[in-house]
Amino acid sequence: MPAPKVYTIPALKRLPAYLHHLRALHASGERSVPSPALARALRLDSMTVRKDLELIGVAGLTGVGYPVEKLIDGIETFLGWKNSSEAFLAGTSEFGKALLGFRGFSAYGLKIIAAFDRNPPEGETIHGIPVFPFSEFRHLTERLKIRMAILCVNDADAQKVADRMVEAGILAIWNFTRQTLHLPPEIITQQVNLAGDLAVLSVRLAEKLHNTTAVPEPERKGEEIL
Amino acid sequence: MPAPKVYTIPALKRLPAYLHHLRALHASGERSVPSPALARALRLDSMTVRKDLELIGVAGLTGVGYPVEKLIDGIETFLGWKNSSEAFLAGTSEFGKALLGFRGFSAYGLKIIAAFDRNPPEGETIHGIPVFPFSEFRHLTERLKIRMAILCVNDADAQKVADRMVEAGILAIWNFTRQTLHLPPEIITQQVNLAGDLAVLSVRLAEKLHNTTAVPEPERKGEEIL
DNA sequence: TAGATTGTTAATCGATTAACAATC
DNA sequence: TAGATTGTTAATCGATTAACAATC
Repeated sequence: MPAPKVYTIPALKRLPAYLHHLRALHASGERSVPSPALARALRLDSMTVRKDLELIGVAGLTGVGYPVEKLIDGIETFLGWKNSSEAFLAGTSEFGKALLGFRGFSAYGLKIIAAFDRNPPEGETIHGIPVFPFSEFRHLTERLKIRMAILCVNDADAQKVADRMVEAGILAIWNFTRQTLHLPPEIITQQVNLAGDLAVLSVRLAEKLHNTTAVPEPERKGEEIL
Repeated sequence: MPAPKVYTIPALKRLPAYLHHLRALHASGERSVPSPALARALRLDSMTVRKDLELIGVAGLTGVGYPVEKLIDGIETFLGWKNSSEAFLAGTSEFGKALLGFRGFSAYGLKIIAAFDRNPPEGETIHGIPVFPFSEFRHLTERLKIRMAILCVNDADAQKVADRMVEAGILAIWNFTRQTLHLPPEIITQQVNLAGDLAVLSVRLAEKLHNTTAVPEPERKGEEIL
C-alpha cells in the first residue's frame, strides 16, 4: 500500500477548478491534456498542476499528458463527490435562499435537503426544499444522520446557532456569517470571507487610481533600497 | 514622510474581521483593546494582530492596548471604506439577486447602483436597484465613471461579459463564476472560490468519518516515520 | 514599582518555483 | 529518433511564529 499523499490546503482548493475545466474538455471530446495546457487555462504553473495531480494518483503519460476521464473520476473520488452528501442549512436570509436555489451544488457533491429558520410558515418550501422551525434541527439531524451544516443566520445569532448545531451532532460547518466561531477543536469549519475579497479589491483599485503604490515593486531584485 | 507599509494579502483579508469585531467592541463601550484579546476573539495569534495593526498606522499603548475608535477609523481609511464606492452587477441569477439584496455591503464601502441582464423587463428593479439590458452597460459605465463590477452571469458567458466590462472601462472585477478569466494584466480580479471551500470541508469531514487520515499528525515532530 | 503589552528583529515553517533526469 | 512532457528533488520565496528589549 503506497503511503497516502499529503495534501496542502491551497492544492485542495484548486481541485474543483481542475474538475470544472476537465469536464468542459471532456464535453468537447478531449481524451488527454498536458499539464502546460491545463496551467494556461487556470492561470497556474505547469509544475503546480503536476504536483496537484500527483495527489489524485492518476499518472500522466510522458510526452503526451493526463487522461481527462480518469482525472475527472480521480478528483471526484478524492473529494468524495461521486455521490453527494446531505447537508442542512440554517437561516433563510436572502443569502441562504440563494444557496438553496443554487442547483450547481449537486455537481459538487452537496445536497441541501432541508432548511431551518426561526418561525417559518407551516409547510414552507424554498426552491423545493422544505423549511422547518429550528426547534426541529436536532431531531432531524439525528434521524437523518446529517453531518454538515451551512450557517447563514445573522451575525448576532451565529455563535448560538453553531453551538446548537454541534450539540445536534453536526461535525462540519460552512460559515457564511462574519462571526468568528468558537467551537470544540474537532469540529471542522470553513469561513467564507467575502469582505476579505472586497478588501483586496478595494485597496488594489485605490492604488491603481491614485498611484500611491504600497506594493513591493517586483522588478527590483538584487538592488539595495536605502 | 514615512515609507508606506507593505501589506500582505492574507493581512488585507483579515482587516474586515478586525473591523467587524472592533465595531462590536465600540458599540459596547470599550475604549481600548489589547492584542491578545483581539487575537482570542478572532482565533489569531497576538503577534499576527500586532503586525496587522502596524499596517494601519495606529499606535498601541504599551501595557494597555490599542484605541478602539482610532483603529476603526484607521482600518476604514486604509481600505477606502469611509465613503462607499459604486459598482455595477452583471447577471441577476439567484446568486446575483442575493448580492443585490445584501444590505451589509454598505458597511464595507460598496454600493451596487445598477444591475444588468440579457433582457430585463422595462423598468425592473430588484431590492430597489434598477436592472438594465446589458447593451447599456458601456454607456452607463462611462457616464457614471464606474470602476468596479460584480460578475454573476453563468459560466458560459463569463469570459465574454468580462471582456465587455473591460472594454467599457471597468478596472476591477469580482468574479462569482467558476470560470477562470483571461484579461489584460492591469485589470484587477478577485475570484470567489466557494467550491474550493467545499472541497476542504468534504475532505476533512471524510477523514474524520473514515479515519483514513492523510493529514500530517501535528504531534509527531522529532520522530521519524518509516 | 511590577505586570502587561507593544513593536521589531530573527527563526521557522510551508508553499511555490526552478531545474532536470527519466520516459514515452 | 527527436521533441515534448512527466515526476521528483532542490532552491527560493513569503508568511507565520518565536523571542525579547523597550515602555507605559
